Amino acid sequence: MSDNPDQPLTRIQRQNRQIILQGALTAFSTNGFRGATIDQIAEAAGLSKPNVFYYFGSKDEIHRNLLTGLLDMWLAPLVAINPDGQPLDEVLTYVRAKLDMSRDYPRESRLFAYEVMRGAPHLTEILSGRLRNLVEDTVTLLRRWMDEGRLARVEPHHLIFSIWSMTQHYADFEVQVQAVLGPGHDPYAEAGEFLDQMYRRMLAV
Amino acid sequence: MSDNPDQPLTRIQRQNRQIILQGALTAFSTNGFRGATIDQIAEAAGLSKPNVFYYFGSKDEIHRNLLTGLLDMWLAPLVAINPDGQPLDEVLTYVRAKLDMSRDYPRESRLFAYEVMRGAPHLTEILSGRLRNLVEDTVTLLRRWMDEGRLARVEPHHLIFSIWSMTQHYADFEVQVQAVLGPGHDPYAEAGEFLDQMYRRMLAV
DNA sequence: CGTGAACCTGACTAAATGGTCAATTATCCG
DNA sequence: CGGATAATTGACCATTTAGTCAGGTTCACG
Repeated sequence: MSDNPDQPLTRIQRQNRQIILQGALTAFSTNGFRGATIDQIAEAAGLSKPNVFYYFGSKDEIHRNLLTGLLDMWLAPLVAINPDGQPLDEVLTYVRAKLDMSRDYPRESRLFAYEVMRGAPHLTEILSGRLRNLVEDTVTLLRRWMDEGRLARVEPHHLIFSIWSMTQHYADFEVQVQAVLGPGHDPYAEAGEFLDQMYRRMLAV
Repeated sequence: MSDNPDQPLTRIQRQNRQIILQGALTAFSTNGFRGATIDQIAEAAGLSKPNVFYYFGSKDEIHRNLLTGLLDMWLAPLVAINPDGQPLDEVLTYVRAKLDMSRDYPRESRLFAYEVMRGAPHLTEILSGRLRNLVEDTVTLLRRWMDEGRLARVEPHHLIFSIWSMTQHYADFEVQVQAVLGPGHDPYAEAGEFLDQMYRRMLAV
């Protein structure tokens, strides 16, 4: 079945593939690729193990499917930066959107984190292809804004890295954040305020 | 041997334990705890597998040993903040030191990252104990400096998180940084400049 | 309703992996 | 030197785990 070229999927196929991917997302994002087992995935999906293999040919295929399938969603906020908007607003909106994604989709954040940390074997072409181009476009835009004096000057690549690292930190290192903050804190609310303040000071002209 | 109470270690014991821990650091930091195998560790250490077990009772024990053994080194820069120094200088020095650690000890950075991401089963007590206290002390100091008007006001916990996330990003997500920057960049040199600029603007009074 | 395709599963395999142990070799020290 | 202790290892075990397969069940649709 999984070696079907591109016949349209049946209702059950669409359904079960989705269910499996959801279970796999939970498993992979909790334990990493090697740490997650097909049994876990099957369990989380409520299907038998052979049935999982009926829909996906291998553990690897599930993983690749997840990564590429979620990439668009993950990069959407970057694409959404409006070249005709107010520079500072656009950056702050991007930061906000990225932080919201960490809050609302921590599993996805961790999935990507695990993959990049282990050397991104399933993402290398994308990292140095599509992602790199996307970043390059944004860098060009940011540099233009800086040239026009509408944004304080910093190295744009590293500005982007800073946004990625700080927002995803709250999802990927949640345990640490919780442990250090202790109870009675709303990490994402506080982080939102902090990041807003921080990027305003850094980028205001 | 590994169940010896606290007899002094022989020369060979000291040596081989060290060699094993180095091999394990490489293995764990590359593939995570579940992804690393004893065979890999033995191979990297140049010892036979049973011999590895002669020095450490289990894979878990090696891992725990590594984590706790490296913790002091990892937290040293935070401890080194001088309450009597110039506030901004102290923070910038801390940032610099943390960035240098990511550059010089990327394996250690990844080891901790993997551990925290999988829920820190071997670090929970430390995270909410010693680490938390250390952070709390630093937070108090930072707040005092802010009260005295010697540092711009931001939420100190999140200031610390920002330093952790941004510096460790360059070690943990090295593949992504390299892929996005492309050749002809010195990530750590650029990051040093960027972070200096960033924290100056954020914290200058 | 009937039939062929789609869907599902119990029982299995092969390989990987954490860990053990009896037996051998190296080292230390009186 | 010689015996005791430390260090080492080949061969092994039990479990886990990715993946298979023959055969059974359910579904879509004419």
